[in-house]
Amino acid sequence: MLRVRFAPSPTGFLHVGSARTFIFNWLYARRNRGTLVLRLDDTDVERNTDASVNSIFEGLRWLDLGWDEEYKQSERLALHRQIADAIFQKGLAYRDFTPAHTGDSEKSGANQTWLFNPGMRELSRAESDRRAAAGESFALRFRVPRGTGEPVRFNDAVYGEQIKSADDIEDFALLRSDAMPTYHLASCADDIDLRISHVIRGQDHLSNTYKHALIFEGAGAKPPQFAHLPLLVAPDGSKLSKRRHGPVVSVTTYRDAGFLPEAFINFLCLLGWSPKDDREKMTRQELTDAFSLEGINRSNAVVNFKEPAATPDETFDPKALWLNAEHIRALSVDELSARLLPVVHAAGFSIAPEQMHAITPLIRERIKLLRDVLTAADFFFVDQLPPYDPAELIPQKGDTAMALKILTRAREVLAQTEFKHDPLDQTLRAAALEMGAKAGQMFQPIRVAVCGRKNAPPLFETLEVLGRETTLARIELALQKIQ
RNA sequence: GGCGCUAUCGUCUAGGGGUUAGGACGGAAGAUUCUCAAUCUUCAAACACGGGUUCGAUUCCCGUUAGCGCUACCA
Repeated sequence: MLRVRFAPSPTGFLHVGSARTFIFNWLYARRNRGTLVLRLDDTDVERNTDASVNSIFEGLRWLDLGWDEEYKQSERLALHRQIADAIFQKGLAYRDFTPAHTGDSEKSGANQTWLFNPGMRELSRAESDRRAAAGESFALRFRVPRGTGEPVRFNDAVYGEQIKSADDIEDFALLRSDAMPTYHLASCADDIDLRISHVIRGQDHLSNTYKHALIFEGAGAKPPQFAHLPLLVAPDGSKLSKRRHGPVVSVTTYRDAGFLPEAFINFLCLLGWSPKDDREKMTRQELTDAFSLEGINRSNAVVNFKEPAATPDETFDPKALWLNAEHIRALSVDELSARLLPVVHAAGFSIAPEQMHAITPLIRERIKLLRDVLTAADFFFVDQLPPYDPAELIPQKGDTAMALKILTRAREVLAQTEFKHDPLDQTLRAAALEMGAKAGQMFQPIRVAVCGRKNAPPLFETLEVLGRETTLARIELALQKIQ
């Protein structure tokens, strides 16, 4: 039975790199009818926060992918200690009574690799037991084979066969002096206990995996299949971090900007993985069907946002924006309308579902993010148009007099025309012809009068949705402005 | 410093001993159109560098350089 896990540590919001790891695990589980375990790796009591736990769940819920089982590492400490003890009893670990380092002072100027603590490593078992019994606190360290030139190895589904001399691996800690397990121990102990068959995680753990191989072996367990994912990095190549890059790395930023979860998932999948057949826009189902560990590449992928962003859109990778637009266009009017409505309501406009439904086809091709509805369809939502420059009412190659004439005539004909696309089309074109104006010259003043700007959806559809009353009132106001 | 991983257009990537090195985003130009979008067409844009191996390397090997990761009683 295939079992994978996503194991975030709740020390910050859910960031895009973690989201991608989750998605890949989900895809792999679904593709192979396996089980996805969500495990909160919360053994770092100092740094864990409830806010972070909430943020992670919030992000995962938005992704709308789900999982099958859920655990908290902090509730499984007995298991971790039991496995640590088993390793210790086999003589594969030793007690280190050296007081814990405070801060990272030991790193300053240190160009010598710390590998182990000879005094403690050689301590006799009797002496070690005596000091422990006397209540002296200690960390438990793995006794990595020394001087034997023995290699530690594991196979990675992405990076291939990995081999390292044990002489280059330090005696890492299993238990801290407060008896709390370290990440390495807790993670492996839980992977063993939860019968995880495949560990799919970020490449920052690739070199840690040698330690994990040692723990699995020490615990007498068969190691899972590992698959490390290339890292997601900022345009300058640095690791994505909250401190340096701010909200651009948080999943909720994408949600709040109006990304569709399916588009966001699609985007993340294309970072470090390829279906190898030139497909870009893919549905959740298509991704599931196409996903395989073989398609994962080995080099880091840049999330191409601008830093700093000159426009709000520059916060996002252009490809993410394009994919979102693609997914938006793939939605039916019903679906898109339903997703747009809460965005409009959240902005404080009260608009009926039927109205939204009528507006949706007019903007579907003009928005990249759901929030763009607020700028693309603003004139549908307000009673009073915000102020605009009356000069905008003047058509191409025309003057004020022409604008005046056109709007006056439009007011006349629109008072009688049926407010449907075809009649509006015929009437306004006829009016243009009769005045010796080009169609475009006729339409622009009306468009500006009604929308408050030159760039807007097609005119007849817009008028149809707006209705006669509003249209005439706005033309009236435009006439006042221009005089 | 030590150990490790990586290196194809600006970005995401396909490819692989002989190719006009393909696609996508973004950019530029044009077509279409009532504006803006959308759509369509075209263009510019890459195998990090140096040695091998080979008839032939962007592809295989080694080195250099660069980037990244690990080197915590963080995860």
